[in-house]
Amino acid sequence: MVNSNTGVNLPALRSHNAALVLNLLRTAGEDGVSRLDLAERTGLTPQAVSKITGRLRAEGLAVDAGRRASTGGKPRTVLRLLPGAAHAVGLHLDRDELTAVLVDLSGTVIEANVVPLDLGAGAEVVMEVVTGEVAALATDTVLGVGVAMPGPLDHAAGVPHRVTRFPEWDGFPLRDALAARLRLPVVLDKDTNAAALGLALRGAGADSFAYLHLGTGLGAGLVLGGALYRGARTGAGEFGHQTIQLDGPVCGCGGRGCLEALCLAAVARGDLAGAARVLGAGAANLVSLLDIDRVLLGGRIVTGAAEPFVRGVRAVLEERARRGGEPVVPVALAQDSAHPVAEGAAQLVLAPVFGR
Amino acid sequence: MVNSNTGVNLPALRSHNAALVLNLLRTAGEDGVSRLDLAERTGLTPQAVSKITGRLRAEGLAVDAGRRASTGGKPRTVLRLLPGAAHAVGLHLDRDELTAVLVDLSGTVIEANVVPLDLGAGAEVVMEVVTGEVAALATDTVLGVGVAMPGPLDHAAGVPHRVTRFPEWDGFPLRDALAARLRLPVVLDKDTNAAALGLALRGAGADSFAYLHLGTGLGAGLVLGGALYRGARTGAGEFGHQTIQLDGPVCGCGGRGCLEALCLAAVARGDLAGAARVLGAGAANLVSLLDIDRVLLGGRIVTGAAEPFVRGVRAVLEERARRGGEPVVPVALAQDSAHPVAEGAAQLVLAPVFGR
DNA sequence: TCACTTAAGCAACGCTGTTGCCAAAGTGCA
DNA sequence: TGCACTTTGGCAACAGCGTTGCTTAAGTGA
Repeated sequence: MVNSNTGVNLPALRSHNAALVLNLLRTAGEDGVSRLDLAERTGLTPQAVSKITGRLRAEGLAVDAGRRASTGGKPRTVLRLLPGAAHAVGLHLDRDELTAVLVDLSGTVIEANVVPLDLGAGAEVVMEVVTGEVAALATDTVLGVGVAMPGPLDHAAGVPHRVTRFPEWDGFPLRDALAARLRLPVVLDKDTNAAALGLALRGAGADSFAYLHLGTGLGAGLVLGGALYRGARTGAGEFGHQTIQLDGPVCGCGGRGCLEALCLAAVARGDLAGAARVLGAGAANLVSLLDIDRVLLGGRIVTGAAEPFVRGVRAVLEERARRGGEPVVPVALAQDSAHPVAEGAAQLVLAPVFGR
Repeated sequence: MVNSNTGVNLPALRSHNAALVLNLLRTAGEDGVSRLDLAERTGLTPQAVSKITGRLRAEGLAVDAGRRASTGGKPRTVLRLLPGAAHAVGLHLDRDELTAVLVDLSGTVIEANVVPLDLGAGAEVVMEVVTGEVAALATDTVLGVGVAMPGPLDHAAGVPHRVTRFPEWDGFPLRDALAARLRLPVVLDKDTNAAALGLALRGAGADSFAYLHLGTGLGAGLVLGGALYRGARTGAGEFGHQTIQLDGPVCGCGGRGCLEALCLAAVARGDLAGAARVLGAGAANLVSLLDIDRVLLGGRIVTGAAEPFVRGVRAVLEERARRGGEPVVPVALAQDSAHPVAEGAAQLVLAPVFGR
């Protein structure tokens, strides 16, 4: 109940606690959690947990799943999330293809389809393709559709801004148009944010981390304090055009010495170690400024040559930690799922169910 | 009720809503707010607000304060915070002096004292001076003592780390030692964080902003989404050693091309415009990454030559906004109070009362 | 004067998590 | 095998939250 600007009444309290319990069930996965564990981890009384889990079982969201070994008394009954109780559709609108996935409550992919798509073909064509793909996936347990696309965009309003190379999307009310067409709730967000959310919910092993994505461009998704950080106008995570070399080479954005320009230039001339060093410097800036737990790397260029990138970025962060006498912030490759962005997009819909 | 990892019960709900109402009363200041305004802004029903304000009046935290003009019916009764109902002590432990202030609930300074202090004189001597100063200020309505000092430090544990030039503080359990001695709750935080919190509560005109402090060093306090952002290990805001010039001049920290080194070097050679340009580049990086609403500047060097700094930083941010076709993020001098850090330190104690 | 409007509290209510208690289901020793 | 003990977890009663329904207070305007 931290940092809310609105009053809270009993229904809100109830759903908050229910979401909390659901999230713990989700985290536990197949293993399940006992009621007393839930009580301890929520701070609620065992009796309150019994009531809450009773409701969740009645709604078909949770089930009993065996029992733990006894510790001298009645053994604990274990509860488990029923993943099939609800689903979400995740869409990744990329520049040249559309990925659509259906996931269940646990985040498991039930079905995935990839079709060609020209993001520049105009809203009407794109909406048509999207509608078809969603129709092919949607069941009556689908809670909504999450849509991820290249930024910048306005998450709160559900409106893309000037997508690089496809400026015609600027201002098109994509979320509302899709919601009306699909008759389902729709959530729109940046591809990097979706990927970061997916990582956070799959258990990135950190409460705060930065996901750095080096593909056609360089972007970041920030998870701070367990929640995706979007910023005041939901434009946070613009990482590629951080100045890291005052008066450096001119970048496509018009600035000079941008991280993205330097990084891609190094990649272009085959200097992966140099690219990693530049990326590492940017990562070190992030770590210092935001005091995050972890740095995760992803994107086409990184996955194509994971080892030099992970090692190069790690070296810069270790050097930084050594200087400051601070613990080293670990760097790792973002554990890949088959369609990280589309799955993260689906999590845009599921996250609120778990209070995230 | 966003982003809490603990369960919520009725007492917690009650204090949350009460804090929310208190915060609105605080924001309104002398003018006061009507019950119906409170209801609208909290989302609670008018009857709930009546009950809550009734309790606050019974506790002596709020009082009736006249009425608004009628709009065709019974005029609204206006409520006002009773600032003298509680107080807090704020301490600024600087390298060469100690500032101690007593503030009331509204943040108004009741009394302020500045005495010489050698931060390197050892914990025992410092504690002795602090105890004396707090005793001189404390009344029986004091809720606690907020302590601000140069970082880095661990806010959660209340333990300083390696304070530049005074490494002997590393690991000393300052918060607990002071709390035991003063028999009052104590909160410890970085000076830049305290200053930023003070600005946030005095109404910085923004929900998210960065306070950049250029004094003997360069630091930042981040307020994101209305709350002070401290990061995973409460070390966030390390702004001075952001790399902004790859392979640039060596900095005292051992790194190269740090913002602080470049900025201070420019100041040292009298090139304020150059310093402002460097600071602006760092600010632009912050704005892009975190999508904040506002940049506030402070610190001895900036206040000594406000105009060139504000203009220089603003120029860089305007240029950036122009390139991206985005709204310009305003830059301003942090509106100075007499003792910004000490007053902010006091707010470390008061902020929880208002749910911040 | 009187109809109307707006504000705000009293009383009853539904629902929350909590407390007190008890039954269920184990362990372990005699 | 029996019994004391431990641990789990639900039933029932309860205090207390915001909400709903309604009444009273306090204005405006014809």
